[in-house]
Parts: sequence; C-alpha cells; structure tokens
Amino acid sequence: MIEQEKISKEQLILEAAEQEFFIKGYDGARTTSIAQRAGVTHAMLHYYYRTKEQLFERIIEKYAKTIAETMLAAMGNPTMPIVERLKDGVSAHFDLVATNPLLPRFFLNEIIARPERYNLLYDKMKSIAGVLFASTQCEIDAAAERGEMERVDIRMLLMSILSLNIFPFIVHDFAQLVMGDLMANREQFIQQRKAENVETIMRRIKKM
Amino acid sequence: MIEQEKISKEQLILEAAEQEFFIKGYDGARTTSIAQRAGVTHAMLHYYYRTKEQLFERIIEKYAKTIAETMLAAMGNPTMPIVERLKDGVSAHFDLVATNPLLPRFFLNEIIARPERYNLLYDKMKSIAGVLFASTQCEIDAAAERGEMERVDIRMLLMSILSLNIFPFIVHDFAQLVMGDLMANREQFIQQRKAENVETIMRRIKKM
DNA sequence: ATTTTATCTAACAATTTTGTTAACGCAAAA
DNA sequence: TTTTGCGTTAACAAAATTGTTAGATAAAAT
Repeated sequence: MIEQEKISKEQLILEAAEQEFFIKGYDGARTTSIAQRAGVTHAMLHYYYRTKEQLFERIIEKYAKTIAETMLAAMGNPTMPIVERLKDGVSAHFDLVATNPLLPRFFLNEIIARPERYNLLYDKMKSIAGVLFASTQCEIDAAAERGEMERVDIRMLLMSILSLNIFPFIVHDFAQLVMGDLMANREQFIQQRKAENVETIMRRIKKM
Repeated sequence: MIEQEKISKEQLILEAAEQEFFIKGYDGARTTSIAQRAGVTHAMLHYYYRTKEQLFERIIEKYAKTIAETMLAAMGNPTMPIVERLKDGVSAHFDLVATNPLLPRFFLNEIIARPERYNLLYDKMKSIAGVLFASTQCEIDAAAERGEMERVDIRMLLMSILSLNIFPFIVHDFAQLVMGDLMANREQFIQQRKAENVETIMRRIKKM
C-alpha cells in the first residue's frame, strides 16, 4: 500500500463544498452535488458536517479574515511615502484578488442575500477603515499641499481601486466569450491588467 | 369605485418576481415569496406563468436587449471625435447603469451559473463588439498618431470603464455600511461617482 | 341575460432537497 | 482476541418547494 496521498474524506468534502458554493452560491449549491464532487455519498457530508449551513459556515470562517485583509491591502503599507504607497497598494491588492479570483463575487452575493449574518464583519471593517481613512487622507492632503499629487478623497480613490482590481475577475468568464483573443492567455491577461490598473490610478492622482 | 389604480395582478406578479430574482437570484427566489410580495396566493403565479422557469424567462427577455445596448453605449456615439466620444460614452454608460442598478450583478450571476442559456446573447455581442472594437481602435490609433491622446487598447479601456461604472453599484449596500457618511446621500454620491469615473478615464487617455 | 374573463381559494400531488438511521466492515488499540 | 471507533452504504424520513386542480365569485363584454 502506498502511504502517501491520503487526503481525508472530510477534507475532500470541504474542498468540494468550497468549489460548489463559490460557483453556485449558498442557494444554488446542493449537498448531493457537493458529495458527488468529493466522491462520497451525501450521507457522509451530513456525518461530518451535520448540516449544509454548518458546512457553509466553515468556509465563511476560513475566508472572512482574507476579505478584510485584502481590502486594507489596497491602501498600502502606511510606512511608505503616500504616492509609492498607493502604487504598491494597487499592485498588492490586485495580486491578492488574483489569488482567490472567485472570492469577491461569492462574498458580495452572500452579503447582499443575507446581510444580517455579517454584522460582525461590518463593525470590524468599519472601525479599522475609519482610522485608516482618516490618517491616509491626512497624508494625501499634506502631499497635495506640497504639490506631489492631486488632492483626492481616499474613499473615492479606494472605490476606484477596488472596482478596477475586482471587476475583471467577476466578469472574467463572460468577457472571455466576448473578447476571446485578448484573454486567451489568462496569465498574460492578468499581468497586463495589473499594469493597466496601476497606470490608471497613478494617472488619477498625478498632479497636472 | 375608483376607476384608476387598476394594475393587473399579472403585472404585479411580474414586478414582484423581478425584485425577488434581482436580489436573490434564480435559485434563491421562491415562488411563494414572490406571490406574497405581489399580494396573491402562489397558485395565481402558476396560473399566469405556469412555472418559475417561464416567469424567469419573461424577465430575462425584458432585459436582454438593455444589457447589450448598455455595453455598447460605453463606447459612445461613433460620429463624435474619439476623445469626446469616450468622455460622453463613460457618462452615458454610467447613467444607464444607474437606471437599473441591480441588473448587472443579477445578469452576471445568472450567466456564470448557467452559461449555456445565453449562447445567443454571446454571439450577438461578439459580432457587434468585433466590428465596433476594430473601428474604434482605428480611430484611437489615428488620434494617437496626431498626438491627441495616448495610444491604448480599446478592450482594456472598455474593461476599465465597465469596472468603474458597474462595480460601485454592485457593492453599494455593503459600501454604505463601511463608509456611511460618504454615501449617505445616494443621489449626491452617484453624481460624484460619475464625475470621478469620467475624470479617471480622461486622465488615462490624456497624452502626457 | 348570458357568456366570458380575470381573480381568487383551498386542498392536494409531485418533486427536490435535506437530514437520519441502522447495520456493516475494517483497522488499530487494548 | 476482543473491543473500540472511524468510515461507509443503503434505505428511509422529513421538510421545503414547486406545480395542479376543482370550484367559487364578481365584473365586463356580448
């Protein structure tokens, strides 16, 4: 017998569930379909995770932190000078999104469908964001005063960054059908897109 | 008896279904819940529309054209000079999205969940887009040659426009919770956002 | 006045999906 | 060897959701 390659069924089910939930959402996902993906009968799924709801929560748990961290990453490392910091932030945020390309759509849908379930997440982000917005805005204003960049509202800028970095992954499959050639090579497209987004944001804040 | 205000139940059901489907998606929507929204028993829903599926298709039908038109609107009126044309296109596209703010997320989700159902839409958009991309790219190249704007790939630019114009509506409710004050006045935020997007795209194509 | 049409209800049937249970095999520990 | 616990299966039960039907009412059209 080969000792290796023993991934527990429990783990297989979790991974299958992740795929299924990410693509179909909570309502569209079927416990039987998840079990099939994992190569087990659906009784096994209930055996390990009791209910669909609990299985779902395991996945939310796993990614809640990632979501919050990713959002903050877009505002960059606070120790850098503001212009480089933003440039770096856009790039780093893009990379994080690219690592989990299905996550944003999934999470946004869940938040919209069942907002009350995520009150803790809101509060956490709100308090972190509040402080970070204020201090970053200060730096922007100071840099603008020195003529290093345009004076902009950090929240508006952040919305632009998130839009540019996240939306392409949301529409990826659809866009591929409409502009196939451009996106034929996924890796290449992603690199181009990152550069494009950095350029777009840098031009937005450049003093003119 | 008052003669006015006689909206047929059939119509009420359709409108209720639209709300429900837009918020919860096909899988999350419940025929009983739709009937409740419309103020009728769920038997009525089946009486008028037979199945959930058929009710859904009525809504897709209604909006398929809007989707395609909206996307093309982002590339502006082909009779205008290219720079103004793009400026106008961004603005016009934004307004169209703002008119149906829930539509993009809904449609994207449906397309991802059941891509095979939208093959006709793809083909239509693909053929229209192909021609429009080519001619618009020509104009951009010519204008770039004359030093009127930066040389850019129209498909990349379009992706940026769609990102900036659509994403804020997708995250609207969530964003409101995190940066409440900025978005407290919806109308005002939308106007600011439109201006921001136009500015961002104009700076992106400005010759430097 | 009669027919037609739209509206409505209540009960129920069918299907899909979720969740449970009992029994079985097997491997490792006692 | 016996026991213990994990993984497994198949069949079943329960719940949720969709879809149907028969019949009743009232207004509108003929």
